[in-house]
Amino acid sequence: MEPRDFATDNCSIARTLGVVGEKWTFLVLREVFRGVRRFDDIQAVTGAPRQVLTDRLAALVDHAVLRRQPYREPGRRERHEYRLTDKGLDLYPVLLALLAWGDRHVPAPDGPALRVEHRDCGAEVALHLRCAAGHDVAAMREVAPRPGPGARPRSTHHE
Amino acid sequence: MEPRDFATDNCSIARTLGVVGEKWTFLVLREVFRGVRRFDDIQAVTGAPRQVLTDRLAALVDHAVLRRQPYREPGRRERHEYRLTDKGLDLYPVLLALLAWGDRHVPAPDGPALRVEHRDCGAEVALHLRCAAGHDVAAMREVAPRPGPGARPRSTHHE
DNA sequence: GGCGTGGGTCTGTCAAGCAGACCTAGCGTG
DNA sequence: CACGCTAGGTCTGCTTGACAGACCCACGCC
Repeated sequence: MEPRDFATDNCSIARTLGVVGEKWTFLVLREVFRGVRRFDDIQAVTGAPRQVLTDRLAALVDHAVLRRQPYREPGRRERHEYRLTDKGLDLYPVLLALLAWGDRHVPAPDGPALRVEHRDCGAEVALHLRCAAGHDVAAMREVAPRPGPGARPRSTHHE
Repeated sequence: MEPRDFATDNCSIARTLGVVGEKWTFLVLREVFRGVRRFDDIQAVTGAPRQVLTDRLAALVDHAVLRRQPYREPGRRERHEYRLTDKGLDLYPVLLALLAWGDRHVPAPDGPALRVEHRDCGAEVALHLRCAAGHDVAAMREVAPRPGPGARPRSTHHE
């Protein structure tokens, strides 16, 4: 079996995990989405070891999920902060999905620490499945996985 | 700062990652969702080291995401396979979110390997944001995070 | 010139990942 | 009965990564 660079195997999930699959990455992203953008703040709030944080941030910048944005507060030296790119912003559904699952299946004793609201009406926002024809998809039963154009056969099967 | 067991901190995302945040976990789940349920098959198809797979499966069973189901094919010894519990099935949106992001932002050269279709109409299924009042939420701009009942103050802020 | 600050790097330890060999219960075969 | 095959693991030893804690250093301020 070839080296199987788990990040580039023929599967979008695996490739995604190659970008955001490391242990602290999601926690870092969670903070950046919250507006925490500076190294020391992220470090303090996630508790990630500095070295690891350095690595993760560098990797995320490398993958264009974050970009380093120089800024300077008046009377201060130039600094930089980490901001989401469009590619990074598109990870929001992943975070929301993780959040929703956690709220539901590993709830905190005193209730969720975070509500995600619709800005206009204040109602809670959640993820839903819908097909391109506009039908709501209520249960997993209603969806079917099909091989796409890039599908390659896989040897192991049992059915 | 206390030990900060990253899995139990006051954040549903962190707690979720405590369950499914390990490197191979999502790949294992991907296979189980595809219907690959037996140790050796999962091992062959993900390429995960056996030891790691043993650990991950045990952890997932421990967290009630999977359950070990005994079965026996006629003339064969009793075996068991790994099946999703309801808790595990609820992870589907997470997988879909990862898949969608990968398809979009780290595409395979020859197109996605997997299409997820609505069983009835064949149209592609995707995740959408919607608020409890029924409004579609098109952009992240339209959502606002608010502290929930379990929110605890955090020291670090910059705004 | 000394100090505080942000954003790191260096070092040593210890846990985890990994490949590859080995093990074992039970069944069908001869 | 002895034999070998198979699923689902264990065991071993090496390499990699996580981690804590100390150190660093450029800059702007006083």
